[in-house]
Amino acid sequence: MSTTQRIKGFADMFPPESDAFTRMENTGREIFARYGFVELRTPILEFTELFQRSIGEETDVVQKEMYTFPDSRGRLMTLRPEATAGVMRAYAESGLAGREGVSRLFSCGPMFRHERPQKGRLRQFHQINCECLGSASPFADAELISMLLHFFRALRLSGLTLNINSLGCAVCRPHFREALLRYLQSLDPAALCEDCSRRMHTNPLRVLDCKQASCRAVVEGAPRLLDSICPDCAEHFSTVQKLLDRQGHAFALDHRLVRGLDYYCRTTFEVVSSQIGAQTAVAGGGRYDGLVKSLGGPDVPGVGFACGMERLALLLDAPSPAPLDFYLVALEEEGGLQGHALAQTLREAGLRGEMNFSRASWKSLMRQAGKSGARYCLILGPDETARGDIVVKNLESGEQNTLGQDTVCHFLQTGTIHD
RNA sequence: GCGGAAGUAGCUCAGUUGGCAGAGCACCUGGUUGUGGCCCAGGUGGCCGUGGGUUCAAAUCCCAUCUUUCGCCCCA
Repeated sequence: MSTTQRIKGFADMFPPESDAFTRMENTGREIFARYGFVELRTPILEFTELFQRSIGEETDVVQKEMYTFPDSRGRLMTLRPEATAGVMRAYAESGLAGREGVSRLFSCGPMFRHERPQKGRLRQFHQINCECLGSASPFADAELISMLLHFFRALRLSGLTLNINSLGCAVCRPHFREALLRYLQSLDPAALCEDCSRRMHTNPLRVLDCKQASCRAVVEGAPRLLDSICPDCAEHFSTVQKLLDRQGHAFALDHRLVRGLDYYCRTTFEVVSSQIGAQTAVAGGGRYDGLVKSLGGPDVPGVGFACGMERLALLLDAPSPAPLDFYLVALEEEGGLQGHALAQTLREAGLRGEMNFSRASWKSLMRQAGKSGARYCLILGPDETARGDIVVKNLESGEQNTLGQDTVCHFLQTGTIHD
């Protein structure tokens, strides 16, 4: 195996995918700013302990998916598997958490999870994250979800479905968990699939999410979260739904929607697409009221989402790149000298263009010009350089004119010869 | 971590009783002394993923390995 090759699950990104990423980031920045979000950039590397404490020791992410290794002093470091923990850490550490008010934070960048790659899943992948900290109000939940849908609309995406659920809080969830466990244990042990028999003990809520037909049948008869959450949680969830309704957002209640990270409580949601392979979730998030406190910060509530950029990119139509304004064909030494200076002048005037570096034949250079997709070919041969002229050829129509070099810029900008 | 499929030219892929390495597209040159696209003619380009094995002979059969890909688990 060559050492000069990509690491498995780590991708190089060329256009159009790299263009799609730029577009997602720019669109996100613009939309989120309308809601008062500011950009936060946090480090990619954090102490392992941060993720263990925030995501949860028992989760798959922490148990088997993190890139963890010791630094030179033997402290365990981890490449972040998700963004929220780092954002919380920065929030608490900066002192923002101690101040009054609500903080709305947007961030994006690479995350790392050591999993088997497949469609829509890489070991280095990218997320756009938004976190709204400092408010326990259902208005915060609804605003965040509305903003996410706004973002998707701005990217002209369709065919997406919003699912929501409530997981209850620290008070009512344990009761539900026990009720569910009692129900599962009362069943014939063969009723559940192998995974769920195991999950029943590690994280019984995940059984609700199993895709196996047998388990789904079992789940139909199981107690439901929404029937057992406490009045405060029910009120909160009801308000979130009311707010989404008033804005005309369609959503589906999904009582099986259980997120895999321990810190979620109350509202959870995800946006799914059926067009991106087996991994259907494009974005997911929820409320995580105890998280900052569990990291040693003040008791500040929060709600946030993560949006998978690779998965989003699968849904974006490839934007056709803007064509070059000119391709300059320079012949012989003097053509190269004059052309180099002219091309620079044109670019500084805002035009986009390339020129040939090599001294090839006419035919070859004209072919280069044609392939470049430029609107105009500018030709500087011996005849033109001697007179200070330049040939301007419209590559689409084939029409061409000879102009003075000092008028080309105006022509390319306006399409007319006279000023 | 577990399972299926696949690795042959820059790209998409043909290539079985085991017998000289192929096509289309792309690229280069010419047909046209200084004019691209269409057309015509010619040309460059391959350790057939890698390492072993079987054989007179392996792209082809066997083993291992790496990579990609689609799923499972889980997540964005």
